[in-house]
Parts: sequence; structure tokens; C-alpha cells
Amino acid sequence: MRSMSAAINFKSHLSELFAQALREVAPDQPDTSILIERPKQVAHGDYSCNLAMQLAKPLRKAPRDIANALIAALPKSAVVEKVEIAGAGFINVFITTVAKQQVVHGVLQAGAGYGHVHAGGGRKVGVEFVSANPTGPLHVGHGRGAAVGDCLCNVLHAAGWNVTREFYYNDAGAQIDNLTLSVQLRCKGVTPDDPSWPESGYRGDYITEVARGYIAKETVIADDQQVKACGDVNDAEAIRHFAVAYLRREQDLDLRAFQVEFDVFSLESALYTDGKVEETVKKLIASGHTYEQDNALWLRTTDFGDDKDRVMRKSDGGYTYFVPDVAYHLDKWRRGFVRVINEQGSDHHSTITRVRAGLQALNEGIPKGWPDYVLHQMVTVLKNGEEVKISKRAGSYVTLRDLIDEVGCDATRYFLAARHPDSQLVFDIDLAKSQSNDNPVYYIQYAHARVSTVLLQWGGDSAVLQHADVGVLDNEYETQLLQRMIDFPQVVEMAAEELAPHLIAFYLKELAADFHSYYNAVRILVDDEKLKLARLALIAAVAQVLKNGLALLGVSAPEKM
RNA sequence: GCGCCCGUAGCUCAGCUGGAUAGAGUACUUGGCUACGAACCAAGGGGUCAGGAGUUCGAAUCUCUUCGGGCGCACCA
Repeated sequence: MRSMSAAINFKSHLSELFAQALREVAPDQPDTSILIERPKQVAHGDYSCNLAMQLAKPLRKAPRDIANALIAALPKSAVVEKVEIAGAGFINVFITTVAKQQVVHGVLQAGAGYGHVHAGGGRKVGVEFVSANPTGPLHVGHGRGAAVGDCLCNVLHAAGWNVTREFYYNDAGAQIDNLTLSVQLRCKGVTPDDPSWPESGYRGDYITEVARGYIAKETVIADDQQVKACGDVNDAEAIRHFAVAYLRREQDLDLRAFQVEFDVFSLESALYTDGKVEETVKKLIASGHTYEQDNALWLRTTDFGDDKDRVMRKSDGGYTYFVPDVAYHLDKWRRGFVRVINEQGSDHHSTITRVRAGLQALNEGIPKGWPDYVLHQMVTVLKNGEEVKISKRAGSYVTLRDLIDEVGCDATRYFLAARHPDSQLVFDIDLAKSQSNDNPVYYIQYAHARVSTVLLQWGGDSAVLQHADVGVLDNEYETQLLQRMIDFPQVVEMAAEELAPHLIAFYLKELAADFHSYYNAVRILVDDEKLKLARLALIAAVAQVLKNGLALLGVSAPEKM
């Protein structure tokens, strides 16, 4: 199977051939990068190489002459049909249909494993995402983080990385104090419209429910902890404990409804109780990068590229949030993550320099650009044509669960993950609801369901399709589908490399489009038995790739809709 | 004011780390179900890639700059 899929990787195969030709034609230019790309137009072949144009300057020769020399020096390959020179000096390579047809067997044999590559080499990568503080239900922004982060994890796993999904939350500090106070006031019957309600208090209705649960002495289970409310309105510590557990449980339910699961939950409070914060502070002081000023302890983060120094210990004796943050990342490093990716909203981007600076100051041999970050831009929510401002404190809110209930899990996930994280996203709830049939996710799922129906009508044993003679698959629709499936592993590899899960969504849309065109133009269940089996094998392979790709997005692949 | 991200068809968005005539979806105009699902397909019009300058065989992509939008700039997280 491995040798099969390696043989189907025409891109790397051609890359090797051109590398050999390069050594012969231009031995003095060994560092020239060999780029093999897929031309947009079929007339330009299946793959093209711009090596000749790159060499034109150093060799001081015409690109077309170099191209001729390269082609002459190109080792023979059974999969290459012909090689042409075009345009300014492109070398266009055409692959034999026979070689492309092998992808059908490759897909059917590999099954759910088709699209997996070993770029990651089994190395450990930790991906932290969502990481919402337990001060309210998850909103659309968290949803984007969840969709992008989870999809990224799936993609990295498929690319051969050993992935750990991690959720970090702050269960101490000022925001939690606000939460505790808000719940306590609600317990005492004070409402947000009361003049005594604090400015920084949380006003959402969910606070009332937490208070009700506390008074009713409910028991909640969250993160393997069981917390029973004592009901004492004056016991702030008990309220805090209960409120955090209650909201964590709510978030867990949101995440479950969104089909997202985490391997590890990390608590900020644990970093204190385990002594990791103290240890980090000591190490930073020992490093010589700290100083006392205005009754506070500062870290000279400007030594590491920050634009100003940062306070570590406030004059009231407490640490700023960034100290446990550094301690947390030191802990990640020690847990053996050669790579860590933090998926966050771009409103937190200022922490990047700070955390990296803190880690550099520790002098623990942590690489300079560690950890990596994927920042998604803000989500704007439109409802009734108007923007809904998301504010926990004001209580105006579009929760992730509302969205899932109204739009559906599959469509919500697709919508939030199918765009480049860098671009701002407008989530029009009415549009997503009323025109849900126009959502591309249904287009892709429909292709999958159509294949299922055809296979059902055929009624044969799909195991025999693995041995179908695919040599008859040679019309333009079929070769297009073959090539598209051949591309899939490289799309996965690219998505993992670029940390760009949206590439999967766009690939699937194209594969589905190729299939729908084929389906409309060519009949699958023809009388010719050999041709029928070949076509069935082809569409079964297409369905498998669709399913694998949808799985990366965390979207279902229904057999009927 | 400083830093990061963005600006591509009326609208929503791609554009494979510099390649060939800039692409999808949607909307609009047409055509296609007496053969496997019409949640589909086929065809058509629609562009100063925000503006300008530079780098080179070649720029939506890289650099500089102007304009416009978002987000940061705490002894909050």
C-alpha cells in the first residue's frame, strides 16, 4: 500500500526526475529549488516545472534552450506520457492515463487512510484552542476557534503528527471574582438593572440559572470533578467553586454538541498549587531579566523584542496573567511537544511576543519562534440584517449552541472552518437558516449521498470493486476525477504545513463539482459489465475521498439526505 | 500615534509561498428530469486584484507609500 501511494505521488516523483536532470544540465546550480505545480489549464499538462526559467539568468542562456537540455537529461519514467515546452519556457509533463487509473485501487485499498501522509513523522504537537474562561457559555467566536482548531488537529493527525488537543482555562483572577460576585448578587435577589449592580458584573440570564442551581444545592460534574453547592449565599468561595464548575459543564455540553473533544484540560489554578508559577518566577529572577520598580516586579521583555517591559508581580502582590501563561508553556515544553500551536482570536495577539519573550528569558533552550500561533479574525453576527454585538457583560449574546440548533452542526462547522482564519467572517444567521440548501456543505454531502444511492441500486458486493479493471476509465470526466483524487494527499500535506484547514473545504467543493458534472454527463450503471464495474469503482473511490475529507472537517458524510 | 491582520466580480470567498488568458459560489439571463437523487448539470454577461511607485523574464502574490476596515497597545484575561 505504501509503495502504491508513493508511486501515485507524481509530484515528488517528477521532482526527483528534475533534480537528476538539474545535476546534469547545471551542476553548478545545485541549490535551485525544484517547483512542480499543477497548471490551471489541461492543455498545459498535468504537472509543470519552471526550472528552465529559473536557470536562465545564472546560466545566461535562453530558457527554451535550457528546457530542451533538461528534457534530454530527464530520466525515463513509465508514468510520463510526454513532455512539452510551452510559453516562456515552462516544461509541461503529461502523465499516462494508465498510471492515473491506479489511484482508484489506491483509494479503495487505503480506505479511511487515504490522504494520510507521514510529513509529521509521529512527532508530538500540542494544539491549544477554544480556551474560553468559565464565565459564560461559548459564543460564535469560540465556535470559530473550535472549528478551526479541531479541523487543524485532524489535518495534522492525517499528516502524521501525534496530536494532543488541549483546553486551558482561567479559574482564578479578576474575571472569576466578577463572576462570583455576579452570582452572589443574583442569589440575593439583586438584578442587573438595580443601581447597586457593579459596572464589571455579568448581566446575562445564565447567571440567574447558576444562582438558582446554587441555591437549590445542585451537584455538577465537570472535568472529572464533582461539585455540590452548599447553598450558603455568604460563602463566596463555595459560590466561585460552583459557578466555575457549572459553566465548565455548560461549555462541555456546547463542545459536545459541536463534536469537539479535548484530550487535556489545564487549569490556571493548578499552576499555582503545583508550584509551577513560583518556579517560573524564580527562574526568571535568576535569569537577570527582572527588576523592581514602583513596588512591582517587572520582566525586561524588551530584551526579547517586546515594545515595553511587562509587570510580573503587581504591587498588591498578585501575579499578572502572563506569569502563569509562561509557566504553562514551560510545562508544555517539558511535556515533550516539539511543536505547540495556539489557536486564538486575534484580539489576543499581543500575548504572542510576551509569552515568547518570557520563554526565552527562562534560558531553557526553547526555540525562538516557539510556540506557533494561528489567530482567527473576529466573527460578526448578523441577525435580522443587524449586527449583534457580542458582550458577556451586557448579556447580548449569540451562543454557539443557539447557532448549532438553528443552523445545524455540520453547516456551522463548515461555515466557520471553510474560510482562511485571517479573514473576517460575517455569519448571517438568517441567510444560513433560510438558504441552508445553498450552503456548500450540502453540495459536498449530496455528492456522497448520490454515490451511495448508485451503489445501492447496483446492489453488488463493493468488495469486488477493488479488483475492477479500471483500464477503461479514460473519458475527460474520468481523468479529471482521477487527477483530483491524486491531489488529495498533497492538499492534506499543504493544509498541515500552512496550518490552513480551509484548504480541505475548497478541495472538497472541487471534487464534488467534478463528480456532479460526471454524474450528469455519464451513466454509471451501463449494460457493459466491465465498464460498469470500473465506473462503480471510480465513484466508490470518490465517495471515500469525500468521506475522508469531510471527516477532517468534522462533518458527516450521509448516505442519504 | 505605534504594532498585527485584511482590502480580488453586485454579494460571500479561493488563488497552491513569483508563473501561462485572475477563478468558484451566489445573484441575473437561457437551456436540461419517459436512464443511476434537479439539494444537480450546461451556457452567457459581469474585474483599474483599493490607489500609486519599485524589485524582474513575469506581481493579486515580495518591498515602500497613500487611502479604507478590523483588532490590539493595563500593575484585566
